[in-house]
Amino acid sequence: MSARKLPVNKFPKQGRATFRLPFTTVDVVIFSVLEDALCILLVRRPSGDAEPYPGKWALPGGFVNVDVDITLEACATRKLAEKTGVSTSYLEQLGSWGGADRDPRGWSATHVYFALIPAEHIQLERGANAADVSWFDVDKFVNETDLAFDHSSILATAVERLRSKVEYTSLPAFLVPEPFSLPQLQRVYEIVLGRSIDKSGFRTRMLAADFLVEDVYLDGTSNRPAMGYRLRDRSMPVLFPRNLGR
Amino acid sequence: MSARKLPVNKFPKQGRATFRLPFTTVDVVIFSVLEDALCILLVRRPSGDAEPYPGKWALPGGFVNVDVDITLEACATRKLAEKTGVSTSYLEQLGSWGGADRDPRGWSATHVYFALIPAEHIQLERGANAADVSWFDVDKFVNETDLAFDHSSILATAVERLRSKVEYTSLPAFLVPEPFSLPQLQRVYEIVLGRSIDKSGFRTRMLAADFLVEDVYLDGTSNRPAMGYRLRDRSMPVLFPRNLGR
DNA sequence: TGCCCTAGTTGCGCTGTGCAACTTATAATT
DNA sequence: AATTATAAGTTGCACAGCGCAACTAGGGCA
Repeated sequence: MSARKLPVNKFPKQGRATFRLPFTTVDVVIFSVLEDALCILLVRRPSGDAEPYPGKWALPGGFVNVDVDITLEACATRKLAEKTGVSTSYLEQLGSWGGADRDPRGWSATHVYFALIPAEHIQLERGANAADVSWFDVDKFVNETDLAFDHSSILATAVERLRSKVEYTSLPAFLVPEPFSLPQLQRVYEIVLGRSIDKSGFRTRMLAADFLVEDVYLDGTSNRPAMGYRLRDRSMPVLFPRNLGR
Repeated sequence: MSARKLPVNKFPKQGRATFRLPFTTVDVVIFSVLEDALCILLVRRPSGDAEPYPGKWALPGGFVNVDVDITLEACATRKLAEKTGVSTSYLEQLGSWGGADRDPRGWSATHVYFALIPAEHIQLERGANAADVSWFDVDKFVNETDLAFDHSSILATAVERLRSKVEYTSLPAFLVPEPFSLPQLQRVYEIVLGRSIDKSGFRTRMLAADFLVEDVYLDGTSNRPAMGYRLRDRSMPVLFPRNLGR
């Protein structure tokens, strides 16, 4: 949202029938796995006197456009596509943050979604200011980067939620391009969780959950060819009856 | 929110620096267990020509008041207290619903929380129109009652979320007044889930999770006195490593 | 005192997991 | 062509938690 189009939350007095409205925004926490690391996409805030947090890194997002966005989720999908070119991905609502102080321009509430996309599908925004969109390693760079608004806190919540759900869901399957082998999937689990997992237990667990369908053998990626799998249903993750152990 | 104070989402044209803002509301799904049934609190929409869904039952909630509410959660707490007199309870964000069509007055987004309160703490709103606030048995009446706005859908999501989390958390402990016995707690689990649970497994599970502290023996509630427990930490539920079994 | 009811315990089999050793299939090397 | 290295995938075993069912413990009530 550039400086040319600043919203105003003051109303004309109109009888006794008016009051001020908060700003409504949508932000997206976009996760992917790049080079064996869990990463998120950040964008740089525009510079300018009227801009809040100019030059700071922030979650991609912005004001809901009531003339374009039919729903909040459609708005999130639009913002995801604008930054990554990815149109289909796993998208889940993370929650909402709202209050008087989180945006210097006034009372605002943001609806936050988080997306999981396979690295291979990404076509980062090109052109004018491509340098202002970048991937950040969650473990290496995120803690030492303070983001605009309350986005540091939102991001922390998102990472916490992702890690917690990975313990008992098939979510990491949305981070790896199909078809994938079980060892590849296991590696993603390990990267997200930051710890190693037992191989045989992992295999039985995944196959018992019955959310994978066999595809083609994957040659050339390692020594012995591995069975390639696809998701039976890309619209929803599977819930396991137990957490991962150890 | 009565008809005397209707918000307007039209802005004065002011250079090229304005656009319309969505309405921002907060709704609360208030759960309790009354007479061995999982219930939620609903309020009746006011009647009047300018009112949407006049006379229909709806979730308690309304517009965020930027002059009063510091945060969304504070707003939810306020609305909970206004309807029930309960000031402390378990309160969790459920999610947000927003779009062009969910409110006939215009583009709106609601931030929904859900609260768990013990029946004994409740002092329903008295006075003027107490008949317009009422408890509904989730299983008996809710499916056949169609609520205002998209509240039926929101409520369904809330029930689903509660039931799903009860499988692996100590959430039902927030629905029963302290001190409580393990059989009492188990009964609440069974009421929420709608199925019976094995006694011995339940006990080991609860005690192993180490979130209960022994209080006083509860005499007179049944034949044999039962150990009474309190929560070690009322601020957070405990997560179990496994779901409840069949 | 004897019966009933509810609280709480005990024993046993099953299942899924952690751990570690093993087999199988290919690529790279000699 | 045989050998070695490496990753995929399997097997066996001990252990922990749960479902199931029978049991003991403690108090009310006739």
